[in-house]
Amino acid sequence: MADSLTIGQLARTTGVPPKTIRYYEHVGVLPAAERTRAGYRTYGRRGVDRLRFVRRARALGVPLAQIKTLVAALDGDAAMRPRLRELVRAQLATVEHRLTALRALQRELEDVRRRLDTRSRSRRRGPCRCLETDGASR
Amino acid sequence: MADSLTIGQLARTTGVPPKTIRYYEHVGVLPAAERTRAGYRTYGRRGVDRLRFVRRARALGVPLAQIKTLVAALDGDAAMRPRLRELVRAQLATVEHRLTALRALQRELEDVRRRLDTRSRSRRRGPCRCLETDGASR
DNA sequence: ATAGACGTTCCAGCGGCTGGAAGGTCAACC
DNA sequence: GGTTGACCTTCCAGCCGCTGGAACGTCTAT
Repeated sequence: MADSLTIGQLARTTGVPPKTIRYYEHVGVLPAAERTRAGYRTYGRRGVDRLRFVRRARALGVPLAQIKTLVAALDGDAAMRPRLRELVRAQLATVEHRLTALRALQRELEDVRRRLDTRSRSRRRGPCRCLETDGASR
Repeated sequence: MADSLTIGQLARTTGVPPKTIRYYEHVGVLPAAERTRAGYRTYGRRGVDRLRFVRRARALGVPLAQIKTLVAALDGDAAMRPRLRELVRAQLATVEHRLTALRALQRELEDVRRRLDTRSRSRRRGPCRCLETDGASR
C-alpha cells in the first residue's frame, strides 16, 4: 500500500477511466504497472505523472503512436528537445488547418440556416435544396 | 446505358470514391442502386443529387446516422423543415464548441512552444516538463 | 484471345477508446 | 465465518467512417 494507488484511485485523481489506463498500458504509452500479489496494478508518483503527461499530450491532439515514441525517447535521453519542438510545431500547424476548416464550415452552416429561414417564409416548391451547393461536393 | 452512370463515373463526377459510395449504400444513406444484368450499379440524375446531398451534409459534420433519418424523412414528406432547422442549429452549436476548444488548444500549444524555446536557451535540469500544466489533466 | 480497366463481394483494419461478460479479491458488517 | 458489494482482472466486441485487399466477374480494345 504505502503511497501507491490502485487503478481506481489513479482514475479518480486523474479523471482518466480505468479502462483507458489499461488501454494505454496495453498499447504501450504507459509502462507495465507493478502488481500486488493478487495481480492488482499499483501506481506511485511516477505513474501519476506519466499518465498526466500522456493525457496532456492527448489533449493537445498528439496521437498515441507519437506519444509512445516520445515518452520512450524522453525516458532514454535528453536530446529530445528538437524532436519535441518539431512535434509541437507540426501539431500547431494541424490545429491551424482545422481552425480554418471549421470556420468555413461555420459560415456555410450559417448560410444554410439563413436559406432555411427565408425559404420557410416563402412558398415551398420542389424538393428541399437547402443543403446543396453550386460548387463540387468535395 | 442512356444517361445512367456506372459507379466509377459517378465517383469521377462527384469526387467520392466508389468504395465510399458502396459503403453509403451498405449503411443505408443511399438507396440500393439499380443494376445492369451483369450486376453493375447504375445511377441517374437522382442518384447524383442524392450522393451530393449526403456529401454536403457530411462536409457539414452531420453523422451518417442523422443523414440517414434525414433523407428518409425528406423522401417521405415535406414537413421536415423544423427537423432540418433543428439539425442545422445543433450542428452549428457543436461547431462553435469545437472552435473554442481548438482555440484554447492553440493557445496552449503556443505556450508550450514558448516554454520550449526559452528553456533551450537556459541550462536543462531534471526531466522535461514542457508538456505539463498546473491544472487538472482533464 | 488476351490484356487491363473496370465492376462485384466480403473480410479486416485504422484510432482511441468503451461496454460487457466472466471471474478473482478485498474490506466491512452481521 | 459468511455474505454483500465494490473493486479488480482478462478478453472479446463494437463504435464511426471509411479504406485496403483478396478473389473473382465483366466489358472494351486490340
